[in-house]
Amino acid sequence: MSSSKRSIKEAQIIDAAEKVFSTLGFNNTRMESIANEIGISKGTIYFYFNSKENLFMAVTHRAFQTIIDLYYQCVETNKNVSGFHSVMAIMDAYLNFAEKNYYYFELLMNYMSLVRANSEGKSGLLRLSEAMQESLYFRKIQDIHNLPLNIVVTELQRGQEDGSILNKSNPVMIYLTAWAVVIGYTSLNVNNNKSGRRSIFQVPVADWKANILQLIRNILLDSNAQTTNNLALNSVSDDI
Amino acid sequence: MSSSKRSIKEAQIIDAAEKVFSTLGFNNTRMESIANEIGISKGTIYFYFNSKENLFMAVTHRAFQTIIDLYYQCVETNKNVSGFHSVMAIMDAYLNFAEKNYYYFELLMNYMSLVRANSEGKSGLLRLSEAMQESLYFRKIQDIHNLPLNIVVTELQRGQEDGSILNKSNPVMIYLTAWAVVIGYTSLNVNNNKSGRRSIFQVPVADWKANILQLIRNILLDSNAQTTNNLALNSVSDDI
Amino acid sequence: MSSSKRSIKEAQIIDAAEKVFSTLGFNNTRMESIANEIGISKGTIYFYFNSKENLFMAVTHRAFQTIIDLYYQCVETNKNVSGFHSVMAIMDAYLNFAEKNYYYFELLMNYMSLVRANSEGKSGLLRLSEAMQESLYFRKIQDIHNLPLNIVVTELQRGQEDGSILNKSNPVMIYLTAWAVVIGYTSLNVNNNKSGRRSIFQVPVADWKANILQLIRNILLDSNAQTTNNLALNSVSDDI
Amino acid sequence: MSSSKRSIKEAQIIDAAEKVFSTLGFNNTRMESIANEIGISKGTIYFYFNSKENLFMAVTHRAFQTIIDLYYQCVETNKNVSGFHSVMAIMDAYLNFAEKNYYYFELLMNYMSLVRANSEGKSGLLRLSEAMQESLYFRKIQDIHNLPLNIVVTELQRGQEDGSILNKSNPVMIYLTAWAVVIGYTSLNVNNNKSGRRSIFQVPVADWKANILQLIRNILLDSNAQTTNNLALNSVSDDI
DNA sequence: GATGAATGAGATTTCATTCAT
DNA sequence: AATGAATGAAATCTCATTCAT
Repeated sequence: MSSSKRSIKEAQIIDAAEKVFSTLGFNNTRMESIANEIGISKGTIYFYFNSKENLFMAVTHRAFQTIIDLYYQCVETNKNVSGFHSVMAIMDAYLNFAEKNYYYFELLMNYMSLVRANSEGKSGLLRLSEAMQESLYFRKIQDIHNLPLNIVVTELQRGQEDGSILNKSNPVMIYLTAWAVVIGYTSLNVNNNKSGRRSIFQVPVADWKANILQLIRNILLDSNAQTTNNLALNSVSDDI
Repeated sequence: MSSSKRSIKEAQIIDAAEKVFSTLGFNNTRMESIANEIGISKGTIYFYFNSKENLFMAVTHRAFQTIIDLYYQCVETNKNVSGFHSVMAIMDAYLNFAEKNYYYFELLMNYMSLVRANSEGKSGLLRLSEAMQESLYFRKIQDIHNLPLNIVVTELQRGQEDGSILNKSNPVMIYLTAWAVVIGYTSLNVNNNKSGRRSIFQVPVADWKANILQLIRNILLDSNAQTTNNLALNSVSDDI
Repeated sequence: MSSSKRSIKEAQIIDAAEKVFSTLGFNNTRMESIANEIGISKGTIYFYFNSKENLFMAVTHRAFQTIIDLYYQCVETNKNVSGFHSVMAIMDAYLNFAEKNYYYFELLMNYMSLVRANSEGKSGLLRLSEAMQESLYFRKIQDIHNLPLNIVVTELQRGQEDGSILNKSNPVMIYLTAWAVVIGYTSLNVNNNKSGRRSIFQVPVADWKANILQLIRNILLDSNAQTTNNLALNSVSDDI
Repeated sequence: MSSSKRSIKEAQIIDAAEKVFSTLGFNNTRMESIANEIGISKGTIYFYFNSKENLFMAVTHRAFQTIIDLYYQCVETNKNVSGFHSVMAIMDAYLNFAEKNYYYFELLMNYMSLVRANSEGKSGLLRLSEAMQESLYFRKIQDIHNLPLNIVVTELQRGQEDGSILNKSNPVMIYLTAWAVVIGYTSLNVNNNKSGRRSIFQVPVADWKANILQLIRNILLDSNAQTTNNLALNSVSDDI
């Protein structure tokens, strides 16, 4: 089997895993369900991925990759317009994306909680077990998990420099605040579009989303924002 | 055993369950760990609670109760000042509370995801099984799960009426937006204070939190906000 | 269940385990077979013993205990006669015992190979895995594994002192040599009596055994044996 | 592929199998480890050998061959000196060989236990399954497994006839007794030289070995030994 | 009311073996 | 001849739940 054939098979398995994990959650998913999903045997999954946790990380890795690609596309598309437009495009893209791929959002949040919980008592969905740390995909994610932050922060700086972003705070601070809004909106919106609902608490989702985007716009354009923190950006990447 | 004695025992068990669930998560928690925590037997837990899921719902119920009490206290304390102050007090109280009791936040989010996921494919931590729906505590939560929303919306309306809240949008919309900010901040802050960190991505948490509160203030005071939606509030409670 | 009831159950399980392990060997034995043997469930075995390896060690522990008891009995019975008679009684007793309980012999040999192999590359039937080292019974064996040696060496010294044992070599050396004979005989005799055979290579087993005992007698009475090694006996016990 | 090419490949595989089996034991060895050892695929091993058990038997066969060759060499070298010298040379050679190739000893012992256990309950490392009995190498071993006995017995008879061996017992009996000593010593010495230790229970191995050889010498020279058994030697070969 | 021994349905994972290429 | 992807039958171990005492 050629390398590309192998990749195709791996992708198929990740497809199936994503489908079942997203429906049942990590713990309630049986490896056999994933295998049945594409008509292969459990053994085959273990041939390509060594453990359930590694497979889960493979799915998470794909989620990261997808988001990162989305961000890069926005940056590329908006490289000739202002940083403000670029950042807004990213935020908008993310919002739209998360609506249709809510599970990716959950994977990202879960991964970050996993990594942060690392230091002291294990918590959350997964424990950072030995098996976990032996996971190839876990290591692959570690190499890219700061890219989303870095991409947005870069565009925020560009916007501050080209004058399109009036908020002069530390761009990391701006990112964190804007991202909080995005994440909060997405969390609350969970399963809302999934279930095909057009409203939450009878508020039309479209209106609410417009509100959220306006809020982010306000954050970027808030010329009164304080500029308390002046950390060196180049040290950010090591500190998730 | 008198009713009060029973309540005390139940409370002890919920204490222990909360402690273990919050450390290990639902799936990784064994009933025996909870029993050991207070030196009783597994059988005793089953005497008071009928299933692991019901016990989990009991813990969730307590979380709801605690949050609701917190909200009522804020309302009571601020009944003589403006609605704006009351809402800000609630938001601030919640932020402080969630920092120290992050698990309660998770329980709330999990419950809401559970309930929303009801319609189609089961998802999340728990499956809404038959056993689940027979859970006494699950039904008890259903009776109160809309109170947090209702309390805040009431205060928002009061603020709009007394002129302290300039945003004239549908108060549910304001709530959703402000709550998105709160939830997003809290989610990102997970395990951050738990691990005793003072900064996230090298941004001081105190600064960031001040930013977040300022953002909520801006939302309430935004006189340009649109007033698209005019739903009847009395129909809210059935539609989480 | 009282402590004694627990002991009885444990003993039943060890009985069953001994039976199956001795027939199929460690690797070919399934926990379910042991459970079926006494009509209980697999879970029950795990309730009393935490792992297959621990159960195996429990069986081994019993083997050690049985042998040690046998030795003590010989010592007690022969405390008023010469050391020579005591040692011969032990050897004879062991030979008879091993004929009927060959599996105990295998367990002892296996354990010792396990412990010795510890230092470098893992080898043999069992690996000294983490699970192994967490085994309660493994630790219990470690406390007694030198007793057989110590008992015999003590009697050998008594024999040298009372003049009944003419071989003046280091008693550990005498023990090793005599024990080699015993072990060799027992190994070759494996499954011989088990299959009810009365001869090996058409040599009557009784004659051969008489020969072996005569050989051991010769070792003890060999006044020409060199006395090369004069190690301190009190340091023996730490070095299996 | 020519026959000789085939032999070379087979030998390579047996080399690798011997290496891994001797380190990990039969059950803990994976076919893939053996394949990796020489950079071939699992399928190739199955092309040359039909099953794991057959491969194991091939390794065992080589062990028998090696020992037998060693014995023949001793006989050839000592054909012009007394039978006593020839037998002592064989014993010494075996002792030295087993020290460096302990695993061969284990294979031999395992095989004999396998064959003897045949009649009743299966025991030991391998089960004498149908697959096993179909093993080409298993049959090949059966053709030669009595040679070691026969060679030594022949030399013993020569020694009795030339007067160099004073023990007039049935040579099979002498062989069994001497072999018991050799096997016992070798068993106890397991992993001792492997781990490069120079002493066991603080007794220098060299001294102990000298003792053992002296013991064997005594057996051969014991003119008091009884001559109970007079079996016909030609019937030996069918009765392992 | 409380206990904890017992259950048994699964869940993950392993690996000898096969077979299409 | 050789490969290595695929299989599937185990095997160990877990744990929510039950129930006799």
